Amino acid sequence: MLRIGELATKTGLTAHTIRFYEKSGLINASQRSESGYRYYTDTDVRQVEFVKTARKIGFSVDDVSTLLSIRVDKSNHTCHDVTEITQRKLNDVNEKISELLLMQQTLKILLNSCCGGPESATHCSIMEALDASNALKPRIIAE
Amino acid sequence: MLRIGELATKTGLTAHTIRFYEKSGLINASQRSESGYRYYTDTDVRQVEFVKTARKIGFSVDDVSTLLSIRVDKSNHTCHDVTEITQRKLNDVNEKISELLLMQQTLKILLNSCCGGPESATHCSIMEALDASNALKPRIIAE
DNA sequence: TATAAACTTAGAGTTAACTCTAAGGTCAAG
DNA sequence: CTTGACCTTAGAGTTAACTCTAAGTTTATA
Repeated sequence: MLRIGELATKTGLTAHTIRFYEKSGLINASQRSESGYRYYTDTDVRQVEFVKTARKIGFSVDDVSTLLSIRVDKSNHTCHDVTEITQRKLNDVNEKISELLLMQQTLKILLNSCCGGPESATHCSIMEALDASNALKPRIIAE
Repeated sequence: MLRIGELATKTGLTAHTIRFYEKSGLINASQRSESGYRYYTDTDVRQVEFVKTARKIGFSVDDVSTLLSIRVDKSNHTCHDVTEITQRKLNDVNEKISELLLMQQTLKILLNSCCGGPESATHCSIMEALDASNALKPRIIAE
């Protein structure tokens, strides 16, 4: 049986975060001492690690909550239930990647267009591009 | 001279957002009527569009503030000043992309490992992977 | 027994960039 | 002169996921 600080050390979370997860309904200490101290079993540790793993993959706390409710009652859920959450998350991630790739491309174009030297910014092509307000136009880049 | 609502329509921002940008120090109406209405000139419009463009590229409001201070005093700034901000932003974006690609890869592996069908989740390989807590181990994927 | 480390709770603070609300003033049209 | 659209301000709310604080209690150690 671990106390919250020990669990924190073991999982690499903070005690604060563990309490926050508890408040969010993700985890619960199997036992409390008379004085109210939380005590965690091996099963609890595994659940916290599940949460940590899922969070690291990118699932929201809300997603993790759903995944946990499946986890405790697997036989009443299907693989489809699980892949649906996963697919939705993948779609989110794909969308964010697309946005970031667009930014990346634009930033690269801007950087390539500017000398970056100690010259006065009076004719800086980055500033000009931002002013032209067509800096976002899709372009074909010759690599 | 445009009133804030007209400027909003013209730029695709909301009047709220324009006021927020003003409070953030990004823009200012060139004139106010006696009763306090903001009136914007063409120069103002260009500045708002500069802000919008920069924000869309991914620069933070803070970055935009810096870029604007360069913009109004180009001769006292260098191309290096501008590329530095741009490069920093690009580094941020690159880092975020890396994180997201890692998530994407993991999510894809998870999805590939699971049938996604109406079968009970009792032996769902996604759930097992999350439980195994090695779902995050780097792997080589055969495409 | 004294002290320090670890624990408890409720609740506030953080971050970024808006977004919205309340309560009221202004202006053009009919 | 009334109605409705538009404007003003200050300030609160939103979102996500923590992160921290304050004030007090418990436990282990010397």
